[in-house]
Amino acid sequence: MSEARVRFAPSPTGYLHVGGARTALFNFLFARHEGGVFILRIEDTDVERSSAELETVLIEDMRWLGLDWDEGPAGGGALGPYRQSERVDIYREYAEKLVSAGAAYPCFCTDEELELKREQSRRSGLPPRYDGSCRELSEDERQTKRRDGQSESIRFRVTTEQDIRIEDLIRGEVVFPHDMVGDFVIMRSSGLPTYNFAAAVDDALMEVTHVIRGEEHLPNTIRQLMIYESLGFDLPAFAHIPLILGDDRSKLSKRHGAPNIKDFRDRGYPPGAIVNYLAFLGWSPKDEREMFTVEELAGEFTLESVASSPAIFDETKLNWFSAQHIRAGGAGKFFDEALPFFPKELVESYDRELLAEIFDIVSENLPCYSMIEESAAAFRRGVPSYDDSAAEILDGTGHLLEALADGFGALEEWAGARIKQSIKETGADLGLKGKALFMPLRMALTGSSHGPDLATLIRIRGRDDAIGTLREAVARYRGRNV
RNA sequence: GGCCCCUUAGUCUAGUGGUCAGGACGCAUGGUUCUCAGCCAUGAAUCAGGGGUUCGACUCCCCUAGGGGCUACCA
Repeated sequence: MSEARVRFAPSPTGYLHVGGARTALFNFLFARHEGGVFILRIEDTDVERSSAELETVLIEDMRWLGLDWDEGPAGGGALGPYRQSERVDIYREYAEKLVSAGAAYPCFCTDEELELKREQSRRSGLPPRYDGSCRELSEDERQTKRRDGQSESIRFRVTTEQDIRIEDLIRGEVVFPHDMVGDFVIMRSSGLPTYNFAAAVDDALMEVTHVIRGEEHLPNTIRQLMIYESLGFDLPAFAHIPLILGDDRSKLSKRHGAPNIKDFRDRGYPPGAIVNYLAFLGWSPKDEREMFTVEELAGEFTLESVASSPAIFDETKLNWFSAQHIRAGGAGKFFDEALPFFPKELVESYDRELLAEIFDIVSENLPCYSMIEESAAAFRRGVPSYDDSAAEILDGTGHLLEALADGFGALEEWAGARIKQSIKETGADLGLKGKALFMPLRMALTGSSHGPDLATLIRIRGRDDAIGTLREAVARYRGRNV
């Protein structure tokens, strides 16, 4: 029983965002590092906001990131089911156990009453705790209320009289005053458990040894501790990891359009890059390396080197990580997953080998595949459209472009070095070199003043396209003052 | 309002009493180049503030300030 068991327990109420993904990642890395078990548990007790579709996307996102779980829905494991909506009998059983032991009791207060009381205590500057109206109801009183059809929830009876200490692996000892919480609901009147109850029961039953979760759960831990204790469960270790904040320094939330994993997937980021970047939000290795595979991260990861202060999500840096990954892997590693992002025009006019070459060229600086269209624009065959600045450069260059085309036509071997040589020779004949020579050529071919190496570009576009495009460009400019 | 957490450049971080406070993104400059990118080199930029403790504080303690989280029959 020394095996580490951790879990990621999301609720399917929105797309998996970078904060949740990072929590999942840390759990995953910890499990892999320790040779333990990673559990995925779906917390779908909030029926209003949860949905099966979102759960499907969540699972896709997890798989896409490579965060495979050992136990979970659609994944096996002996301590399931792993979806809370399928465990309500279990929660009910334990809740009843607590009621018969006197550690919990039925409560008949309505939402309105509770809201009113909360408001009152807020106004008088007191912590809004439950006032205990239903705490000491006699069995007769309860039966009467039941007969009246009053809805009934179950409340945990808080009896703690000492301050509550949480030994947190990241923060050290955190102490909460004992009178901070009042009796809290564990089973809603709908028959479904609340988060704190379900989480504590499940973590215990699933034999979770380390609860690694976002810092926002730190204050909740005291309630869960009480549940553990009253049910006689062994305590897990807790590690509350710092939050990931948005630009505005507030907690990333689904509601405010937090950056989510599906979005990055759709935009064509390699999952390994996302994982690499996310790992560095709140964690750092012993040395100064930056580029890691998931396996390498798992090898290095420890909770001790997790920071305790929150981090701001920075897409610019993610882009850098991603561009690094793509450049390092090149077409050899990423071409297949990048192919669907190529514009149709390119896919139709080049064979696979040339497309891979194009990918290698644009992957020098490519944060995500959806930017291929823009980066590879110069490889579109045929005459591009020219704007005013192009016209300025092209004016009066007709004979140069003609000569260049002739030079390409005369080449025996269609190779980059030969093409470059040909351009220079043509230039020498006309007394042109450098920018005056290359820029009109680049403009005529691509309609842009910058782009990939010209000789390579021309080689890839092919002799027919190079010559044809140049001649057509000249023809188009013939009417002007050549 | 109450409770708790956090505080090194714009951002991510290293640092655990004595360091020129290190690295990375971004930014700027120069080099390479037809151009962009890349690469190389260089540079600007940081210990929130105030008290202690100490021979000596970024590092330990206290206070203040700022930020964040929680305070639900959401998670």
